[in-house]
Amino acid sequence: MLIGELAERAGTSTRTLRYYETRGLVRPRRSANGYRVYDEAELRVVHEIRALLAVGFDLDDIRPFVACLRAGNSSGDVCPDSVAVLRRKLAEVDDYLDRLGTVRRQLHDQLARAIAHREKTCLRTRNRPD
Amino acid sequence: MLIGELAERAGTSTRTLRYYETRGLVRPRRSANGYRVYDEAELRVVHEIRALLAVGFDLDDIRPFVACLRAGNSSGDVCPDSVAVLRRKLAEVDDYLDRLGTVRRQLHDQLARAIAHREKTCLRTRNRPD
DNA sequence: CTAAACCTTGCCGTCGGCGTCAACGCAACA
DNA sequence: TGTTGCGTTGACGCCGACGGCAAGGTTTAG
Repeated sequence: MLIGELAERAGTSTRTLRYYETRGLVRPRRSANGYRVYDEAELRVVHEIRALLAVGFDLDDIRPFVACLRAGNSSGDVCPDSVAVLRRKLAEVDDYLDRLGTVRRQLHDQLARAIAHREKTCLRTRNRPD
Repeated sequence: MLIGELAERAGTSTRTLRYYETRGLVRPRRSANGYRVYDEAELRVVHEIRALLAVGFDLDDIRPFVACLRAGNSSGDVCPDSVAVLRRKLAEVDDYLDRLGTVRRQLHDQLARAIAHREKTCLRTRNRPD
């Protein structure tokens, strides 16, 4: 399988696949003319990468999952390094959820106060002979 | 007040203040020698900017708040444009909270399954004469 | 023979909020 | 008068995951 086909089957671009390669996540063989040649397993790898990216992982975080797949596991999640990343990410998300909740409350209160203030001003304005 | 003093009183850097100026958020006078001169009100403005940045606003979002302050209001929140931004941001945060919640669930489940799988493997391994 | 449809490497552009020089001018003090 | 410590503009660097383009090589079909 050449890069164009893999890109299409994985729903991404050749540029992206070459980028993953520079980051050490995908390793194609090379044919005689220098073309990248991928086997079927790489499709799985690329899907894993895309899925984790979509969840908010960066490429460094994803590396253990790829290694886990490449080691022959049916899932990229089951290796200790992957589990460690999952734990860390879950903690990060929880943290972020907390802060975002705080921000939400701040915004909500701020909005409520601003609207209340505008109500008052509006009443004063309406009671004034304009 | 010169730029260094404002930077220190606002808890930021001169670079930052000059940047805000290029983005049209802060407008100092100039003294004869070309130095930026800020009046006291600008301290308030910079504080507003910093507070909103900390909440996750970008500089474009902040512009209405600064204009509101500059228009003589006691708070930057009370003008219609500011309220509109607050509403939009609140909606964005709610949206993000939703998605982040979904991600959290995904991560949690994924982690649970990975650990369960490791448990099984571990048992099999322990039961095998290694 | 040539065009089209692949492939290659390499390099610049993107976005935001600055940090970090460089190279210079101005002010004040010993 | 030299040093120190302000100020000025301008320009590049950063981060991350690519997009897009240039300038070439390869293969296949007509």
